[in-house]
Amino acid sequence: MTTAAPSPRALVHPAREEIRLEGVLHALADPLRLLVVRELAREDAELTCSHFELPITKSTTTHHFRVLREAGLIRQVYRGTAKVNVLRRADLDALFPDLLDSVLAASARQADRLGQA
Amino acid sequence: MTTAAPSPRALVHPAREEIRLEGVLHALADPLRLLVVRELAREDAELTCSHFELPITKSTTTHHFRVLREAGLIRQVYRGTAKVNVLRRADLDALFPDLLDSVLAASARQADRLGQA
DNA sequence: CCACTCGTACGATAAGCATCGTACTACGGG
DNA sequence: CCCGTAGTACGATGCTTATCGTACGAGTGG
Repeated sequence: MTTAAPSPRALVHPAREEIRLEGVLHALADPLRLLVVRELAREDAELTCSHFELPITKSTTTHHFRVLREAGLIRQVYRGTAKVNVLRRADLDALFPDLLDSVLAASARQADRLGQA
Repeated sequence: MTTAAPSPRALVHPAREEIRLEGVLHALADPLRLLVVRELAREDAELTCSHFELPITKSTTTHHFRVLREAGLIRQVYRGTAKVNVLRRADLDALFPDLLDSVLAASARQADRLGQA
């Protein structure tokens, strides 16, 4: 399974049952990655990597998105030259109910408290 | 503040407002530390470090408990030669409502699913 | 006072990870 | 066909972290 189909450019994603809590927490423990997840959750849309204006180079951006994908937090597909990202909300909610929401709420709360984005 | 009082053996704890979400998530992302937190939450009691039978040496145990303390997850005080640990549930719940509970639930769920402790 | 237990401190080591730069591939448009 | 844009691959680097061993300090009980 996992979309073995047409494009030569396939991306490896863990199946729902393969997603591990430690991996998810580790992925979310990085400020930049948490920011990306927050944005994806807020927009609830497909966003390209380049949409995010992160204070890091392209290589590092690739790295962080890979961590998120391999942890099972996001799903990535190629669309032309771009790569679009979506939150795997259904999978995460099924595995760990309320976890994502409470992390997002905590993050928003803290950003608010510290007066930042 | 923060118990500056009698014992020469004082332990540094972050104040409630100093607790950072990234630090909390990072602390919880380690399997052993998550196990400790789970146990503390389950017993809801003061447990000594040596109560936990972790598959690591004493030095490493000290290290992990320090990470938990400095992240603001637990409070530690000396009681005789032993050191007792308690979850900082009130502080965490005040800062990040539902976060701890959903992580604990997620952990229990995953342990259940994988057929482990 | 001595021995024992609990935990710390410190140094070493090895692994992991965030970061970068440069060179490269894939796709789409003039 | 050539160029620009989006992202990857790979290697290097330096920081953080998990781990250990050994030596030590602080209490408790004989």
